[in-house]
Amino acid sequence: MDVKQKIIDAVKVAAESAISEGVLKSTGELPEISLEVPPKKEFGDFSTNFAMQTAKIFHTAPRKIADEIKSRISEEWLEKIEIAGAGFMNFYLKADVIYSELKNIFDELENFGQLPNKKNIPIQIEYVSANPTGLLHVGHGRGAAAGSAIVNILRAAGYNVESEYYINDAGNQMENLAKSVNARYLELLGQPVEFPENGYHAVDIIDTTKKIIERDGDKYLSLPEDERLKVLEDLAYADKLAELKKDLANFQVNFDVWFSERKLHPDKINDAIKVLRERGEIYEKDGALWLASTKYGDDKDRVVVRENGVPTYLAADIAYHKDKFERGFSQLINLWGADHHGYICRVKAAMSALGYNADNLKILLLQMVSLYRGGELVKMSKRTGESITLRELMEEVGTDAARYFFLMRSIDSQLDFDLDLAKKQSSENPVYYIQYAHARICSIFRQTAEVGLTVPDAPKFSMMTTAAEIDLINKIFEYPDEIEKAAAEFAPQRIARYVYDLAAQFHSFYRDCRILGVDEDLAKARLALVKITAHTIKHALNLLGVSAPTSM
RNA sequence: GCGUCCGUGGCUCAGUUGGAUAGAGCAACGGCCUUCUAAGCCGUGGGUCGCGUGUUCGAGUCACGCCGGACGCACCA
Repeated sequence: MDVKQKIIDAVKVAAESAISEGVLKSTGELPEISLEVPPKKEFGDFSTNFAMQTAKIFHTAPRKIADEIKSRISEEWLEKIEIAGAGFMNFYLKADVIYSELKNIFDELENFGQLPNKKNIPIQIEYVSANPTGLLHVGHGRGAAAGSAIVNILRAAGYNVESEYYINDAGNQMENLAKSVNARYLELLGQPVEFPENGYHAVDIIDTTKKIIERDGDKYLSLPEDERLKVLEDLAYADKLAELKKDLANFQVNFDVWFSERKLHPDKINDAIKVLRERGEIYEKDGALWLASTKYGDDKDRVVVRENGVPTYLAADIAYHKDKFERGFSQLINLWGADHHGYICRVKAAMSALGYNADNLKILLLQMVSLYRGGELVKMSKRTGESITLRELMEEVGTDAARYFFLMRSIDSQLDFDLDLAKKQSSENPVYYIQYAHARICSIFRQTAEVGLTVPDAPKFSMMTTAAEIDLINKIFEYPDEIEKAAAEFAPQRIARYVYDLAAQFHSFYRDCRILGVDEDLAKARLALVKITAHTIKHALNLLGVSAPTSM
């Protein structure tokens, strides 16, 4: 809010003048003034702990400092300043400030929730990046929900963000995919077959194979084994990738760039290794090439090219991240499953070895998901005997509930996902609770339209004085700040909680403040507030990738 | 053994880069529909913030050490 900055400035000016008058003697640099919304209404609209933080610098008791600052602030939009507790300064705004702030939001409602562009800093975020050898499971689902929400939040906060999916389509797993499909192909066509040792057994491989047979029949039977493997690899890969994209799109997840690992082979990998070698970061031992990653804090050095000349996964990853930096991003973010945390150190070490600032590569870890049904841990799908897929989850609980449940917890916390709760269409289910608030508002607009009541250009906001109205208004004011913090902390759960609280505030308002049947000006002011509320709920839900239904 | 994350009412979790009397939801109990969706609202009870030491005017939050849980520790990806 504008007011927030005005208060900060006023405190700063007051402190400086107290210093120049010699009343306060500074023995160090003043800290940044932080202004927060106090935990209780009685503590005013905003408060700062500035006096407590500067007690040491001024060699003065906090309450005395607060007193001196307070006596030097006289803004006509301030109702009063109170000094409380150990030295908190609580600011109380005059009522009309709230209404003019609300008017500002109302006048540019379409932009409310979109913060001004931050200069520079192009950010790239890579997430999901599951191998194209099977279906996405619930763990990928959490990553997909978190990654896409973080992208949305960063954009709302004004950052320039590009999202990317890294397709691991160049390693052993592709060979295994080909061998697995080949085995199923022969099997389905009645040929004797031995299933490959490291093959993929999941039923989706059979589905993929059946699709190939439906379209092309047995025409690949006559090919020599190695040629058939090659053909089937391409066909299976295309199918798996298409399925992946389909599931993600259904889950409200879209990527700007799909980056194939094959693009790194062999030139970009060779180039990266060449650079490392020139920088003296690579040595040869036992016929393999090693990266001296211990120099940068890794536990041990890592092989980048095997004895047989084939680069390791790490080599590709080094080339990949080098490529990202070369594309001009100044901040890279990777969202990985927590089971990959042991990998962080070596990748960062490699970036340092290449001469990049490893701090510009931020790796977020996502903790594991456990599904519960009827209070029991669900490990495997009843239908397939394999781990539960994202597709099955979407079918069972719906996209909105699945996304919200994935996002309502911090990414650092292991998630217990209650399937029964996610399916419930009642107040116990937070998703429905929030969506219901939006649907209720839409219903109000349908009702008011019937009697010809519409939102005016200049609502008389100052007519709204009850606690329920003021609380709702103040909750709306918090939204931009909440986006800023969620972006800074990569914390979608902040938005999930905020929109829940906003819905709760609206439900209370709905109970206390009728629109039909009250004074017309008041009704119109309330209708305008309700419009702002609907916009904010919908905007926040959009950030989470959850829909805002107009009726339920 | 080493590393990462977690430990907050019966259950699932928030807790604003250290701040005021630790908050929600579920579960339990008691109220509220002749008026815009009761998928809602209002109220009551329930806590040694895993344990200990330290830093600080102030610690759920920071540091160190334990205890407990999850996940990792490849010339796999």
